[in-house]
Amino acid sequence: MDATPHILVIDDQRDIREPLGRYLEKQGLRVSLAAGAAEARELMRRQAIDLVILDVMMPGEDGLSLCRHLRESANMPVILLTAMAEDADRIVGLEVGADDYVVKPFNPRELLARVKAVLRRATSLPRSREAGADDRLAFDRWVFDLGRREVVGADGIALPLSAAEFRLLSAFVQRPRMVLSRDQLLDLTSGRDAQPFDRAIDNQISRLRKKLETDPKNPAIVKTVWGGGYVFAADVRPAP
Amino acid sequence: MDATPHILVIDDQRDIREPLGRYLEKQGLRVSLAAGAAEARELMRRQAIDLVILDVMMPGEDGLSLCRHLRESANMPVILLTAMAEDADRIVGLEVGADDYVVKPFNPRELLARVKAVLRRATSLPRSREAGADDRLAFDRWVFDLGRREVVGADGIALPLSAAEFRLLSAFVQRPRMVLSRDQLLDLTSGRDAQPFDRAIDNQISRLRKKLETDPKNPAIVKTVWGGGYVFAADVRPAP
DNA sequence: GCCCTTTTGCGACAGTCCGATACAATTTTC
DNA sequence: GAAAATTGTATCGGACTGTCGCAAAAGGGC
Repeated sequence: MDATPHILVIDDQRDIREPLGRYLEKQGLRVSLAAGAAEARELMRRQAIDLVILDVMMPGEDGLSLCRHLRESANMPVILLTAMAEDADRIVGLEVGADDYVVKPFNPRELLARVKAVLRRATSLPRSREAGADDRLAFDRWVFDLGRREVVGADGIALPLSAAEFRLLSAFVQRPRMVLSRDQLLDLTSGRDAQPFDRAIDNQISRLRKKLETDPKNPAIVKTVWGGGYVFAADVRPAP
Repeated sequence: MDATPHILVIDDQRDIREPLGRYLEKQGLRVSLAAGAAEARELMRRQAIDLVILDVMMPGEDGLSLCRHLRESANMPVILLTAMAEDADRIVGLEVGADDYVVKPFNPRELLARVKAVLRRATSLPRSREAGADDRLAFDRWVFDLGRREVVGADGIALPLSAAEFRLLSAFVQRPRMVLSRDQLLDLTSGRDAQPFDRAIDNQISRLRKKLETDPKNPAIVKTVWGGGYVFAADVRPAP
């Protein structure tokens, strides 16, 4: 972390948001507060945020969809606040890929510890800090647009990706030339653990290849490592 | 993670350390054991360790300071074993930089799940720039692309390599003109020890020759050293 | 050179892993 | 709430890899 980490607390309840903000500031963090998703987006457009603490139960735009957007478009670290532990497991694991969660009512010291833990893990990851997240990466004959969730071909025609395909391609594009096991890919895309004979990833790979590869029978972009997993074998370079 | 992950268990209590080691080995992991911090440091000097399981409550050098040292100096993944579930312990554990913790008495299956989760995340962090992974090396009439996992012939046509062939060729190309025994090759390619009459390498060599050599009966690239093993006999030079 | 032992080459085979299709379950959209 | 799209599961055929076995080659003693 170059300076003091900047935390954004998003909670519609003032009596949670503000004391929590004061506590985190007292612990040496920079803090911004937002009462809703819209306000949060506006804030993030103007400021570099390192981590978001987000109450999932908010009126208006669902906290979950905001979380998903943050994770997918900007790879922003997120800690969820939730009322029930069972929900939290499901949410963190299956749906949105938050980095951690804390159940309300929470112990501030524990929340702080989790913030630090997540920041430590997150700082080794490259991250597009701008809320616009209009990063574009080029590989093979494609341009991958993280903000618009699509790949654009050489002819300029956009190829729409489904949510799972987007998450899979995101995971790959950020880790070119690394062999990723099925377990890792499942964790990166769905946050869940593999079942004994889980072939879900194989299928997603197959579908992604059908869309991206010139010759899906002889893949040149996503290659299979027999007994090991898959590799993104193409060069990845930033696109204007 | 070249092959099976190597776990180091550090606990002064033999009746925890040894059963746990056996359990993890039975689950397919390589395991080393240490009774204290000094022994652990010595072990790590000689072996490549992928993850440490550490009991925080040990006499002598404090487990926590060892943990901090591991995290800071080597960025080693660490799972703590702790006696008490109190918040304080968790916080200290997380602040000290452990990746996870398990409260004693623990369920071995849960510990295994956490080991796998931590390894998964540790090995799926995007690399900054791993040496060699992007290199292209030329030998004979071939160009070997480590990143794309293929060899390209003089005609520019890529020759697909299977996973085992790729690992074998990688081992050779990084050690040209060195005689490598079957044991060494097996360790380099599969990370396993040879069985009494293990001929797996012979076969892979044969298959690799069929793909690379002009005249597989008179190999010019991978030569046999009778009674010794094999040598990569071609010049290796960087390719643009 | 000849014979014997040791070592290596390689075709054949079986177990495991993977690709693709079909289909069922789930989620999203209208 | 039904239709459509997306996503997970089952299954079959093909590819990869280790083991086996036998023939060929290399080395050593004579």
